[in-house]
Amino acid sequence: MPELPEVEVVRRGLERWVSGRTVTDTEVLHPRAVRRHLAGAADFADRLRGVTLGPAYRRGKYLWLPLGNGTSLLGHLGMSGQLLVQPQNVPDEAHLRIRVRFTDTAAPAAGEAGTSAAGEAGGTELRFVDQRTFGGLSVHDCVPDGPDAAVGLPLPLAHIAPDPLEKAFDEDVFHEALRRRRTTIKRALLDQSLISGVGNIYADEALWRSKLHYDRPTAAMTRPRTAELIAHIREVMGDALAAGGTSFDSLYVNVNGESGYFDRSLDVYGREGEPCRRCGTLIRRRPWMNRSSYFCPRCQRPPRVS
DNA sequence: CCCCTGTCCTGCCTGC
DNA sequence: TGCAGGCAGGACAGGG
Repeated sequence: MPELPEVEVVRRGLERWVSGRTVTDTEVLHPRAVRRHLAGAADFADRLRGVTLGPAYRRGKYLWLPLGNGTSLLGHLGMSGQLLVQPQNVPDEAHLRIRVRFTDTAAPAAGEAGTSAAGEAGGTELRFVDQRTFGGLSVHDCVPDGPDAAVGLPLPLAHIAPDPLEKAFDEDVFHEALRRRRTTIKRALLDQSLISGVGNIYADEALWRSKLHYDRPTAAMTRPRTAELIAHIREVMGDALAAGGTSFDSLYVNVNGESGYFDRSLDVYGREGEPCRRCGTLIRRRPWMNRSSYFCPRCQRPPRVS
């Protein structure tokens, strides 16, 4: 599943291969992939026809491209989504859900399939592929004013907090919001209105690095503890980005950033029964919110009242 | 208003 | 061999 660093790789790929191109037509092959576009698949295609896509932006795991008319194209990869830039003659993927064609995507001359592309990205189309259809694309009005308006932030993202890699992320604001909540630290890390872009895996990784148990009450967080936790989240994300951030570089590669490297750099997630890399104690797994939490029982002491 | 649970979806893996 | 069931996960609707 794409974590924030992989989504950032996708953003870079979109910016390089898709931004600046003008849409001719859009094909929705599975209605669920546009379910967040409430007006339906036909309207979705109508709103994209003829527009030129702006720069690619990201907040947390959301991606968007302004359309220059007060609306933006919004995307989320969900659990299994990919955005691919493919030559037209490549056969459809098994789980192709949406296809976007561009004005520079020349149809191959009859009987002459596979001719060379006119421009660098010419001859390619954008494909949204998603096995489990948790992700999707949609078009929305942008927020009307403020700094978010300048980047065409889609209205549905107005309540999403900045992610820790953004300049706009304010550690003091986050800490105060954390202290106001009556909940536990891992729940808070997964709450998109407090901090975005942290999924189950990176939450466990950052908590392990910070020696914090997932069930610690947020009310017990001190300013230095919060600072340390944020620093560790940035580290985990930064390491992954450094490792996988170059895989978008070649054309025709999927911009999804799947590199396989990401999994290997994990310290606790998925390591039940294996020794903690700090103290050697065996890592444990606990069922948690219909998911799992991995932790070191020695480095990450549970709170007194759980 | 705040917090928490259930739900969406499909392929892979395990165990009977 | 085949099938049932568990698991994975982000985001959000709706319940308490």
